[in-house]
Amino acid sequence: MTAPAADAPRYDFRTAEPGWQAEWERRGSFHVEDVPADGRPKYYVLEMFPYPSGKIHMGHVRNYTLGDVVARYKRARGFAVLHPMGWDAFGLPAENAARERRTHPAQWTWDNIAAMRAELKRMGLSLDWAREFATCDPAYYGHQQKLFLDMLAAGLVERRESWVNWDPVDGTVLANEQVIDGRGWRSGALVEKKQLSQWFLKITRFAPELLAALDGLDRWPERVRVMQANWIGRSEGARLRFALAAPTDGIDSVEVYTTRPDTLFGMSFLAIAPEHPIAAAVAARDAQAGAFIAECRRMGTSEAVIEATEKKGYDTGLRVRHPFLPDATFPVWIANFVLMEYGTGAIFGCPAHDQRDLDFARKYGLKVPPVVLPPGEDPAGFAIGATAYDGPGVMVHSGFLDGLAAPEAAKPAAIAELERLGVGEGVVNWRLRDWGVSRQRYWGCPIPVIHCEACGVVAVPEAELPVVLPADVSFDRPGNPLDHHPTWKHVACPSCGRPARRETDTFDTFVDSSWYFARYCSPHAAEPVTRAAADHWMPVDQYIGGIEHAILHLLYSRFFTRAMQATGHVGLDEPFAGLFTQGMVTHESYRGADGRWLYPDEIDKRGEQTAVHRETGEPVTIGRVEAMSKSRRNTVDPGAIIDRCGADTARWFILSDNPPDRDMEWTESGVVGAYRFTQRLFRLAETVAALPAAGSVPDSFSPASRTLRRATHRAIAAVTEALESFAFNVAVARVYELANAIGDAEKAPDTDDLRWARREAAEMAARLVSPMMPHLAEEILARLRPGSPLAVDLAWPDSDAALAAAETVTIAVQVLGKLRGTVEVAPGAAEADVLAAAEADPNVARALEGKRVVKRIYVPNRIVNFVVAGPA
RNA sequence: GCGAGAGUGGCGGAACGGUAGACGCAGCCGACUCAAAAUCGGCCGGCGCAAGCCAUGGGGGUUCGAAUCCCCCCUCUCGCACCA
Repeated sequence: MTAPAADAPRYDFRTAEPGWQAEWERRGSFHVEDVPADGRPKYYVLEMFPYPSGKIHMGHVRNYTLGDVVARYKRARGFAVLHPMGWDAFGLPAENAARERRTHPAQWTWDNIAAMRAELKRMGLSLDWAREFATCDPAYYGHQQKLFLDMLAAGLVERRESWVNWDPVDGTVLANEQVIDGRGWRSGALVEKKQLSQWFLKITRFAPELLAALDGLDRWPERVRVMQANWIGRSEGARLRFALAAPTDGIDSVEVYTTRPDTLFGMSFLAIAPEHPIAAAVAARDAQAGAFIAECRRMGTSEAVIEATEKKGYDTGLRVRHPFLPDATFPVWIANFVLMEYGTGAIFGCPAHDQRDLDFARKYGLKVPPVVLPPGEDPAGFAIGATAYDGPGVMVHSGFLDGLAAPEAAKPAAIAELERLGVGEGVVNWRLRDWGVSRQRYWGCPIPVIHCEACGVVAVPEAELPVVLPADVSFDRPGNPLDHHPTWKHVACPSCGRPARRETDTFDTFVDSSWYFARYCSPHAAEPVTRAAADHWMPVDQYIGGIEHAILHLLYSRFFTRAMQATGHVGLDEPFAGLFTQGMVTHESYRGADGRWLYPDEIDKRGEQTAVHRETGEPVTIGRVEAMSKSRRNTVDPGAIIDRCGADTARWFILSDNPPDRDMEWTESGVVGAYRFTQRLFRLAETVAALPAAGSVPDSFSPASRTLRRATHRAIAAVTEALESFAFNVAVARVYELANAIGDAEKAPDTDDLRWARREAAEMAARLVSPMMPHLAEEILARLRPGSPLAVDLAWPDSDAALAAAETVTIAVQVLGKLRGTVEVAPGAAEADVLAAAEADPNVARALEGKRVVKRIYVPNRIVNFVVAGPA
């Protein structure tokens, strides 16, 4: 794009934007107290804080623009708005940079923060920068260590030997939630299974209320609540014990969890997870079993996904007795599709009514006895083919269950019988697992415990917090530098004083982001949160961020808030009253003649469909519109856009393009259009400002003036409504309409009353755009009303309903629901008059000719509909 | 497979059950200009000379009236998924 021409009088954003930013800062316009004394109601606006990668990207621009519109609008509506910003500053990229570039993670991180802060400030966001913090600062993470110790004391933390997901590339453990399709969510490496001693936060203790409280989050997107409910995964079933026909290695029974105890008579086999203790016992004397288990472990969780249908098993030779059929026994298999982490790590296989069990049974030639008869099926002829039947039906071949409806009547009956026999009981099971937070990394918050040979695990005394990361570390070898450090981990046991060892694991960085929103309430406090500040500001009234955090971050934060409530740090359980999830920013992708990806600024577009390389002139293939990513080089640098067009243009385009919860496409023409509008609005206002100043309110207004005032007051009402409902693209459209009306008024004869109306319109236009284009709004207002308060300090304007009301309304006239004409009438005109006018319309009259009107529908100020029948 | 959401001009999208396509982008015509940019004016769903007809993924239904409500189907997006 060419630089804007320099002649015509123009809005000079290059001067105006930094100027207003400095003025807001000088006035402390966006500062609020931890515990405010003024009586304004509070409103807490928060956007998900960024990872300091070094540069802001368009996703940030969209996120922070959306939040800023809300913050500025609420502020104008009289709220004291808390709108903070900080840095999610721990994490692996800093260590990767250290290894690759020989910089220190701290240096790299703080440099990135400085660069990104400068970029964010250029956006003109209404942030209280006095509240800024970074999670890698001991002043932050020391308090996190305190929260952990309090949770430890409250029994919300546990150290456990457990199977973990090991990411061999990152050299670290991943939470189950961080394994995506069997690969590490960050490195993409195939995840292996490994046993380690780990710290766990007991999120499962809150599973019931984390699920139940979702109902109360009525300002959250429905789909996020559904995703969380599925993740928590409550199921009702039974736990029961199968006795081994012949006890082995001191084990005499296998415990199974099932959601379908009603299908127990359809049992064909029992299957256990490869990690199950019985599997280990069998493997100890059966090399083949051991080989099969090893194969499963190598496959990890990933192979199962790659070969979704490939179910494999190994017959242990063991057999179990059926609880309801004392004479029958069933084989025990080790199966690769049974998960040790879910339920009890063992299932009973009912192939007729479970597809996975059926696939397994068919592969190994096991029996498939049906026990649930689908409605309308003949009991004699019913058999299972390639598809298991998991629908409702009537129990058959099931002893005491025969004739009962499955599952609703049969399930409780089966559970009652299990309980009567003392071999099982009804239970509620959860999919959610405890949150493993240990990471074998340097650049994270140290876990504040000490391991002593004599005393075991000892908490670091509070007086010694924070446990600070050592600065002198080397990244010459793989693994955790804290572990390699010559002195750091060697300490005296706080309990007995003998030599002991510091925990060298650090926290999952999701811990850092699970309470930062609370810290913002009192970011400089000597305790994690000042109760009075948190009581005042929490919960976050409007949280805004990407849908990619729908489960992990939001669920952890909900858990952490409950844990902080349990330990007395806050007085509430839900951190985010309102949640808005924005869509991604996308862009066309381009490939050169050699097939390599090209950045948008390396090409020149020639029309919609064609483009050439800017330097070589070679043809460029225009690819799909996709999420901006470095690998596809379809990114646009926000800094460059702000340099060229200004922050207001970038903000305006982002808001105008489409509804904010959908993916938006970043286009050059869209940016240019937005830039043009900043100039147009400025010019319209300048024209008004150049007119002689208007005096007091005129006694009467001409039709042209009334038309303009109507547009003004309708715009106020419409923009207000749109902003309230996150319909920012609609708010933008209403501003365009007002601008068009102001432009129309320039053509009308210049009268005193019209000048007054034009000033009113231009001033309101500036105030209506001020949440969206705050710099331009200030600039216009300062020119229209020198010496007036800043736009940022003005209350949101009210629409005068009388002025907004129409002088005439257009009523659509339908005959049998088809539009045949329109009539202009006064608002609230009498029904008889309107109907008469409608029938008088020539077009309508023609449509009614020769017909009998059987009904006349009249909706005041809206529509008339004549229902006619046959000839008169 | 389960769950959620979405299908409207060339594009992004508007639309309390009441004139479908607001507003913008792109495009076309014109004015201004030596010329261009910028700006301003006009046109802009399809068919039709017109009257009008057809149009909100497809098919039914409710209603005086349906993009909107109900049922069935198709497509797409997102999430979840050996979860027993």
